[in-house]
Amino acid sequence: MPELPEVETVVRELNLQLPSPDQLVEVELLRKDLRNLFPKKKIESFKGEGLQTITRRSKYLLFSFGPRGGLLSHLGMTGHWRVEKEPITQRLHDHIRLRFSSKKVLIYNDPRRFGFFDAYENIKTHKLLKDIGPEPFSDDFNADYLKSALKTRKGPIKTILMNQALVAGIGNIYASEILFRSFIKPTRSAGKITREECARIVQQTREVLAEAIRFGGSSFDDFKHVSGEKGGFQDRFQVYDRAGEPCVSCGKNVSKKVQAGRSTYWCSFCQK
DNA sequence: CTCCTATCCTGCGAGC
DNA sequence: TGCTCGCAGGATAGGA
Repeated sequence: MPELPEVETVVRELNLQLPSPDQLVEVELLRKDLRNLFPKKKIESFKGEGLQTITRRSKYLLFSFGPRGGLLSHLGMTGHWRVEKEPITQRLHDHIRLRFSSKKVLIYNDPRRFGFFDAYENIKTHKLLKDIGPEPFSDDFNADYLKSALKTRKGPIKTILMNQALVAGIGNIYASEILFRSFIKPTRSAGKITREECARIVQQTREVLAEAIRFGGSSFDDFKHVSGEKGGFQDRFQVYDRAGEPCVSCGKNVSKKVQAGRSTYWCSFCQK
């Protein structure tokens, strides 16, 4: 469930809670059957180096340990980082602990274990990052870019908006919200979206994501802040998870259908 | 190349 | 009350 606004919320909180730089002293892996093998040896090689800063690319968290790189973390559906101070408590589904010289411990908890990790050296060339499209808030994401990227695509616009190679960070929830605010039907063929409509998608993508960040992300399923607090944007969904409820704009019922295995919500009257 | 489906996993709520 | 079942959706492998 964590999409760009939720990951961004986590990144900002982690940076507030961890001193920088903080020297890594121990890497503890509590279970090995995560979605992929946690790069324990590689991360241990950063011992003695300080955690500099935590940034985000798409839905990935990047823990930088300096010029040699760092740890890349994807939260999957239910991944959650928290910060504790020694002595720490163990909770069900705690999988990884990173101990620092400040006595702070960064703990990764993930009930469904959809999250995954890798060590990175260069974020521009890493295999998980190199093919990701522009960040929604960057100048590279604009109407001309979107129009040309969609030109040859025949699939439905909603599914294609979730393709990370097109634009970074949009998942199932925000795809529905963006298209509602853009007045575009999610089933429209991507190649038939006009340039003017592309401009609306770009604009609404930025507005929805920025608003969601301002509200601390959405806790629709089980997203939690580093502090354990919930986000606030789920109360501001205009269509997502609102099937059968009145459209905030026209009052008619919000529709729902499954596209590429994911639930899509939209207003069949407001969206053309 | 493009698009779709199945897969991984646990927790929760609906239905009986 | 207690059980089963289906669904929630990140990315990706593999097939049409």
